[in-house]
Amino acid sequence: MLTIGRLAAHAGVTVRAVRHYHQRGLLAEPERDSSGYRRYDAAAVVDLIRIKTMADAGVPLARVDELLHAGQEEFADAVAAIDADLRARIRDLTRQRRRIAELAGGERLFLPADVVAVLERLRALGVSERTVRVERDMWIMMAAQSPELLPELVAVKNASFDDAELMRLYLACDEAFDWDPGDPRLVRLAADMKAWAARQQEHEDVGPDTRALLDAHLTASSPAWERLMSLVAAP
Amino acid sequence: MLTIGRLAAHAGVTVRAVRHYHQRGLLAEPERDSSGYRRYDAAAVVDLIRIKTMADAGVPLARVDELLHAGQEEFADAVAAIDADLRARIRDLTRQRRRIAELAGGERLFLPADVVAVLERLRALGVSERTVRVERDMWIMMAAQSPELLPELVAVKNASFDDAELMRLYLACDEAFDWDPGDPRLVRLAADMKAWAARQQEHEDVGPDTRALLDAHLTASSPAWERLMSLVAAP
DNA sequence: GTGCAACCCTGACGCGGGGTCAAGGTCAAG
DNA sequence: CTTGACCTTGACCCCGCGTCAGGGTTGCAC
Repeated sequence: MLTIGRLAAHAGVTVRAVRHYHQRGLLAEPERDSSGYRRYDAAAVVDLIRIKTMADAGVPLARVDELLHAGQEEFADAVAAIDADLRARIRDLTRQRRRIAELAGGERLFLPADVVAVLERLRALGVSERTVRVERDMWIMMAAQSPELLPELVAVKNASFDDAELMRLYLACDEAFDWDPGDPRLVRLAADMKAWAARQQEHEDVGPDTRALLDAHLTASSPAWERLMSLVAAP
Repeated sequence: MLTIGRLAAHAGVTVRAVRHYHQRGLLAEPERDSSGYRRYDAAAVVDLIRIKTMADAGVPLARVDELLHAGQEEFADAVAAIDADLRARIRDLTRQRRRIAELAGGERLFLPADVVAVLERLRALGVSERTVRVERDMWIMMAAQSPELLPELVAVKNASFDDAELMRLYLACDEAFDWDPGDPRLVRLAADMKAWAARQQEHEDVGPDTRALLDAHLTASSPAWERLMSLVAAP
């Protein structure tokens, strides 16, 4: 007769696991001796080994019992299902590995390389780090909301670097970041921006939802910018 | 200003997840409006997307915060550690897939093919299914306790099929299974077994622990066998 | 006899990443 | 005024055990 510890040792599992299997109904509760200890016979070792073998093979405990008493065909079906599940989990983990590799390569910016390049061009232009961060945040939002549009947006942005007037406006906005919202220079800047916008043909890339989000972010970044946005939006 | 639902939608996560991130301290709790609703700004969207990106890449939530504020080097180290963990988990799952494939191939016997073949030989010899099952259980125990000895044990067993006297004894034991323990034929059988054993050289293959377990199993299978064992063990 | 280590018992919490009620308060539209 | 879609907190659930906590038992040495 075996105690639970010796049973567990024979099967290569922990005592806690044996009790867990009892609780799940996988392994029958044996007789108790006078002091309440469980007493096992050799057949229990075999039962336990079979359970352990299943568990080690990735069979969910909930299905172990069913499988132990299944016929050939059900058994094969169940095994196929479990294997499919294991494959799916491996696939998920593999995807995660790809993602984390991208993260590591993305220089902690959580952005694809071409967007990082855009931000570099802005820095090279003389834009302040503060504004670059706001721009980065907007790219993060755009990437999350319309990843399929991202390449196009990057292309448009890169093309915009050749628009000297736009670049002048961009740098002016950068400087305007911490002006007083009542500063009269904002009115002129807004007028210049409206004039520039009037010469552009419309290309509504991101959805209105995303647009609102981006605007909200700009607005919240600086009181001067908030004023600027309202001036530009006014008729 | 965004409600929690709209924030979650913008980042592509569930409302429950956002609240969970608050609870874990990953995402700062925002202001509440007059009725207690959380009110988010666009910056929260960026924060949330960064968290989600990490989580999707398999970063444990407990390390997300640390990583968001880590420097280049720590970041790289942490990413390497996480990737190693992902690889380990993939390896474990792959091992499970191999194991379950073996299970499926093993005809639900949880035993390697050569042992299955031994059992087949016994059946062919005319041994009852009942006894084959006892034998199978003993192989399961031996396989679990000393897997490294298994090939040798199988070889010895296969060789034993050529020992005509042993086979006669084996079949006699099979028949004796449900004799009355007081049956006088058991005494003769035990004597024959002792005589056979005396002619054999010792080869103590499995450990004494396993030996005791196997004996216990035989003893528990049939009262007649229990008697037989005690007769053989007696001086 | 007594001390001590090594067992055994039940019960309960913890992990990770949230899902899923429950029981109510709030808001916008018709 | 109602309806349905939101929001709030709180609590339990999943899986496969690990790990206490707070006891009782056994066996061996002194």
